[in-house]
Amino acid sequence: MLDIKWIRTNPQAFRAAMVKRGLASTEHPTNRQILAKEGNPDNQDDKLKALLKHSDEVYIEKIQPIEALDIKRRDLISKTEALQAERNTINKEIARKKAAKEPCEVLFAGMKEMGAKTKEFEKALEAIDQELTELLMGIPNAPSETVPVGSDEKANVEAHKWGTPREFSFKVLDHVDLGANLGILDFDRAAKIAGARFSVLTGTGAKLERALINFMLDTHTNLHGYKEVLPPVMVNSDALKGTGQLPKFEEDLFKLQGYDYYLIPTAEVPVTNLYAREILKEADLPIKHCAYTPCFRSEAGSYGRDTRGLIRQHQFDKVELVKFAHPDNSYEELEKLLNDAEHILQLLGLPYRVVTLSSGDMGFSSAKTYDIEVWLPSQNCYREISSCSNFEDYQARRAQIRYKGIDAKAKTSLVHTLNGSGLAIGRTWLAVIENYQDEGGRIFIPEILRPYMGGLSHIEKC
RNA sequence: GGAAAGGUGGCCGAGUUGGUUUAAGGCGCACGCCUGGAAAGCGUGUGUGGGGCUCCCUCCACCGCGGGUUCAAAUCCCGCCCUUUCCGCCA
Repeated sequence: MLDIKWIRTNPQAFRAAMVKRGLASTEHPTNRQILAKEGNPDNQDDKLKALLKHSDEVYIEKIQPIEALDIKRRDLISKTEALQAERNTINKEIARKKAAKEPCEVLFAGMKEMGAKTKEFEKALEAIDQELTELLMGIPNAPSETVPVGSDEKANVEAHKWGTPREFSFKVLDHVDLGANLGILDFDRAAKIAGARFSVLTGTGAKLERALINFMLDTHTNLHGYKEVLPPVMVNSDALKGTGQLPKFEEDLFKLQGYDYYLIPTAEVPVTNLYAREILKEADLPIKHCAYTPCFRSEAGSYGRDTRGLIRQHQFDKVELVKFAHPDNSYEELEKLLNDAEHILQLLGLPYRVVTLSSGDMGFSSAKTYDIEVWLPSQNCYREISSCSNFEDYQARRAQIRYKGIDAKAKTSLVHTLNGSGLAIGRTWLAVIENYQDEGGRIFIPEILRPYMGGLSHIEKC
């Protein structure tokens, strides 16, 4: 959630941010006129940039009601508080007279009405507050200065690359075929017991999954200084509101029937909310956590996409990195977090690239996001394996995660929250399988994983 | 699932015959004095959110959450949530 005070005092910056996010419709008459002035660009990104040039005049549907409600709200607060102050004064007078055993019944007159009126105002205020919060919850985070402006993933910018995709002298198989041939990955039986978008790992396949989890956790705790947590994989709706999955994205989640419990879509939710409604010590920042959990996603709206294999599952394992940082250095912490996630792929020897997401491709709550994409020989392209974001104070405001210096006069401020996959286990599993296959369909196990695999050097048919 | 006890500021803790307590006191912490330095001691300050104003200041709300009674609720009544303990069930 964005700060209403910031919106009030920085209307230009707010409008520009919303334009970058694609909230200014290119179809609205006002915006059409602006586009006409700029020579009617036909490319989506150019349209967006044209509107951005005129962000002060651009029509943005969601902004006006927020500004109006803010004014209404503050007006009502003044009225309510004036009334309460008056009531308090008379109340003190009654108490004083009563103590002095003077008659005070005259003062009772009108008090009941004032009480009723106050209550009425309070109810109205509550309604406005709720409406305003709802509107603000529907507003995405403002993109950071360094985020490329664009309307979708085509505007993403490659930041850097690591490693060289291996040249294969034979026809590569994808992980589905490799896994089936080796007897370590079974989609048919998974469909029988659960359905589509589930998988069963067996034998060394299951062991590889476990090895990857332990290897990643050990690396992050021992080398990168993260503290491990093992949180619940079910959370309540408050937690999901805190990190921004609710109220807007309920259809992406699995909800337990008859309970206010949801299966977590990522460990980001329980781990970020660990410190909800807490005030942390400034000196303790940054707080760094890593967590292994299974993750559950309904994948509503992705029918037909990535139906083959492990890429997009209803349930998958992930090791997540979460940071609570001081606002002054949260972007340095984002770079470090990205490095920590990249380090895993380097240790595994898997080629990858890092992409800075454009303003139109970023997640709702994020201010800046890097995606790490690992090389998949079977698809002959890079595919997302990690997403590392700085949410600035957007989640912290929702979840009320704050910090304070030790000095008595120190002010309480919101922390910046960050997180990133470090990494998605299932996608790492398939990247290992595909990148390290040989002509006979065996899988070479990277040196770093062997201690976790009982010294095994290859996965062979079992 | 059943029973009991409890929930007050960073922590402890007073306040339950409703009314200058519209949150005492202590600890901790910060700053200052004292000291060769430190401890002790003394002094000052120290909850959160919001409105006005932004130099100061001032007002309002908040005693687990929500509702009710009343001129007036931390205090009385009702409902709910959470914690702890015991019983039952259970990996």
